[in-house]
Amino acid sequence: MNYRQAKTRAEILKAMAHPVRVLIADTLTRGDQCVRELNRLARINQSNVSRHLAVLKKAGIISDRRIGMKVLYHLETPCILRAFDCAAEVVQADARRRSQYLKAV
Amino acid sequence: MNYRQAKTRAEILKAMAHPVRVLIADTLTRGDQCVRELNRLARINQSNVSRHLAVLKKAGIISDRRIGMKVLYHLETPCILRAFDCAAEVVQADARRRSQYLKAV
DNA sequence: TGACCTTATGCGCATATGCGCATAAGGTAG
DNA sequence: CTACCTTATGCGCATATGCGCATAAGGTCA
Repeated sequence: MNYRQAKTRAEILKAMAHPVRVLIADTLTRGDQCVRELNRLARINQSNVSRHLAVLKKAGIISDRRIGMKVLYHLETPCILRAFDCAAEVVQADARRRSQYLKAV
Repeated sequence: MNYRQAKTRAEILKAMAHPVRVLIADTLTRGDQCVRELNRLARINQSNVSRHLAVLKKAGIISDRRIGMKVLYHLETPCILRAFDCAAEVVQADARRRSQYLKAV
């Protein structure tokens, strides 16, 4: 893998590497949502939600469309969930190692 | 998913969200390596490589062991690769959409 | 038209990240 | 011991990120 490819991949990962954006992506797996609803669900400042959505959109992870005065956001690449699962796996594997270490000591 | 979980997952993703760390992880899939070798392969400042390795280690993605005066780094959770594949998928899906859009116009 | 709802963004600020340099720390070999 | 190799880290600096506030921009409805 060359630096160029690594950079591209890192940018996608970076776009997801924020708790609010993880929450948003997870919510969108259960259906499209508008900003207001996401902001209500996550109890996060509206401008903040809007900005995080912009980051995900720029990365090509989500798309948007206008319906009346609302803007609906849609998850384009659910494979994101696999990345989440991997993250969970890392955490678990780490916990397992730690407990083994404790047993050994 | 609650904020706590989202934060944990985001931290793992963040640990991988850097071109140098992507390169390092990719290299480690082909076998353990010491810092010097990684620094040579990627042509990146030694102190910088060392710091990136520390980030990956802290996240539980890699582990290290000392052999003589070298420190060998080992990839603990290859599922990371799936996350990389996902990143590549996002890029491709995005490119596909763009070309469809161009056709439509 | 005006009142109202939803979403995006400019601004300023605080904090986090990434980097190279120099150097400390850990280890080997003669 | 000294000379040397490898790795980690303190420091200072530049840039990036994240946030809330206020407000602009886009749209609905009476």
